[in-house]
Amino acid sequence: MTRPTINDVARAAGVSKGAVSFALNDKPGVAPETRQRILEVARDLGWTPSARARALSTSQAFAVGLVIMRPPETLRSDQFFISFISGAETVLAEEGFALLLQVVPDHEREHEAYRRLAETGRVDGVFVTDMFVYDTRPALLAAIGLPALVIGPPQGDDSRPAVGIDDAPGITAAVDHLVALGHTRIAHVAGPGFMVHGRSRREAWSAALERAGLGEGPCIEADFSAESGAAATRALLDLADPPTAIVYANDLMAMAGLSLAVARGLDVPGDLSITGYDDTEIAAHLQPPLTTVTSDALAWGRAAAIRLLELIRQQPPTATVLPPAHLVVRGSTGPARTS
Amino acid sequence: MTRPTINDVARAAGVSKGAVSFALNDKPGVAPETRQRILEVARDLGWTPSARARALSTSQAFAVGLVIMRPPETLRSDQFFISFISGAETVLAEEGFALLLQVVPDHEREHEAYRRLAETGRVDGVFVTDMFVYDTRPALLAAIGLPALVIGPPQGDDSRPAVGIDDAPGITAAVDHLVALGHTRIAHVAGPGFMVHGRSRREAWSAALERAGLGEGPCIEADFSAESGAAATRALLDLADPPTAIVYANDLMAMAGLSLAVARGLDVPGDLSITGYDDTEIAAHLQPPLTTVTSDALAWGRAAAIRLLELIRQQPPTATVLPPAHLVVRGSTGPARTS
DNA sequence: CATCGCGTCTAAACCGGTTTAGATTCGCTC
DNA sequence: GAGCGAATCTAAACCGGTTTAGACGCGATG
Repeated sequence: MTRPTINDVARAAGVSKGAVSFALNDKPGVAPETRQRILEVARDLGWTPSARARALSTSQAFAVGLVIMRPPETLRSDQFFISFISGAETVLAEEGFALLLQVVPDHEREHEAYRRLAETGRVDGVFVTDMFVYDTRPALLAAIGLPALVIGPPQGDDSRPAVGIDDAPGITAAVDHLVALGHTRIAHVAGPGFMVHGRSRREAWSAALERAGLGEGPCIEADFSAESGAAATRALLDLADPPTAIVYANDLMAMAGLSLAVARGLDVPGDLSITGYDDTEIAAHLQPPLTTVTSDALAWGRAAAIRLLELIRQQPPTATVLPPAHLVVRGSTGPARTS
Repeated sequence: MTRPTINDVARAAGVSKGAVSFALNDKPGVAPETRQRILEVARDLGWTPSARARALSTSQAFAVGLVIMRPPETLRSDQFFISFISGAETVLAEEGFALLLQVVPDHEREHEAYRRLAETGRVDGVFVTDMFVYDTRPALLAAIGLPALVIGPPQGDDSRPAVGIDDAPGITAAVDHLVALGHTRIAHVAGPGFMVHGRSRREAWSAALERAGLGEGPCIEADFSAESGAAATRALLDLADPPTAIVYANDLMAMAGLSLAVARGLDVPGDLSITGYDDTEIAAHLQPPLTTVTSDALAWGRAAAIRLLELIRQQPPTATVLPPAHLVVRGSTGPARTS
């Protein structure tokens, strides 16, 4: 009842262990017909090489790690992760790699998690996600010597391996769209300034306003949570000169903002236009449907997995083109009221 | 620069490999002071036993698997998974177990995934989630001989290991709440009938109506997606005698239904009361805030991990009490209009 | 004093693969 | 027909732990 080992196959095929290993891995040194016979015997016996043994002898884990921090909701949407993982999986599975997932409550545990993954040799490389502007993880991982791939747009100032879809074009498109609709007071509800995708979205919003000749608009920094999105919206609407449009850094905050606006008797988009970011499943089914920015998380996951494997194998990067994030215009944005 | 091995520790401490192993694992046969010295040396050298070597020699993987299928949206909410995993992780990490995640597109790949996890010896056990009413996975896993724990309420008819929070009380509470508010036409937008958590919620709804002496109400089977929730709601509202309250099998469908009702000019809860299931983060921030059912996914994950480890170690189950799912009453439910 | 039993520790086998060094066979060349 | 190189295959080392069998020292016991 116990699974067959390479020894069983070797014995049954009348060859040595080594020969079986060679045959399996398409290595030279085995006659074609012998190889054929070995593979047949292996199939008949239902033999699959043990990942454990292979891991030990090759000093590789054939696995990569993904550690996601789950404290306050200051991170990417759950949907993003599931899609991203799904995409990464397609590549990893094909290459015989497994994905090891850890969810940790805070930064300290996150470091510890990375360290343990490396020390115990469970993974050959890791994804690093939800980057902070000053993030200590890349340095830690470099010190440990664990190949790491940053999930997110490459940062200008350093050359850490990164695969990401730039946030800017999506936000820029949203602002341009609102400008074209005649809005002049376009606010932003930002993610935390210490997070890369919080900051980059804010900068894109700011730059787009500048280009449109509108100067700086009101911006409130929130933390990507629904709660904070509602609070920020409340503050914006309470301004003496409230905005006619709000660009949110994610869908969750936008949805909370939309609900708050409606609760206050505002018409969306009549009185207030709203845009989100992420294109979560519910976005299209809200009332009004949410104008938002979508990016292909599946393709992103695939590209990231490919790059991480290259990193692990010390291969040169293959050029990958990820479809840029783009705006999906729905009902939550409309012409500015000509007051 | 290469990590120290047990041999390095043994040499540095002036003992044999075996002694180091004994000392590390608190096994008898090592004098207290020797043990002390060995552990000190190990700490000084920064040695952590290799999970790979340990896995091979003990014939254990020290890892468990979770395969989630991601075809149409007929499954649990993403938030549920992240919370569940987070809870499971706390237990697993403590016991030195890793979590291996696979996301597969269809049923066939799912079987294949389980089979490969087992064949390559990557995991010692797996979680089985999003159970179908007639599910082939438990049989497959039993045949493979891989310990498996079903995530969901134990099914009456068999005794497969399962850890779950019963859906019924939450749905029952929702119906009772609506009945108390004077509703008599209470509809249900169900999940797929072939899924356990689709069916059980429907049955709970049906039974609660029965108990209230209201007879069978209108029910439309959907697939947990926003799209299907909206369609089902449309069909219900188009009935000659439309319901005054709708119990949805999850939040996503409820949110889509809520939006659709609002779009048709209905007042919620004035004209229509709505309840969801899951208590997703946005639920509390909708307009009106969604009355829904919440269950502690974190505790569920912890309990499931504990039970799976017991299963793997062939230990008897410890009694676990999970907090039952309970209703969170918010603004989307109100008194029935006395027409 | 021989013997027993116990506590401590070592040497070596083992897990199941990969990989290297070397043996054997064969065809080919000179 | 000796010598050579290439192709094929085997034996054994190796990865880094765990675990078993047994060696050794020592106090207690008969």
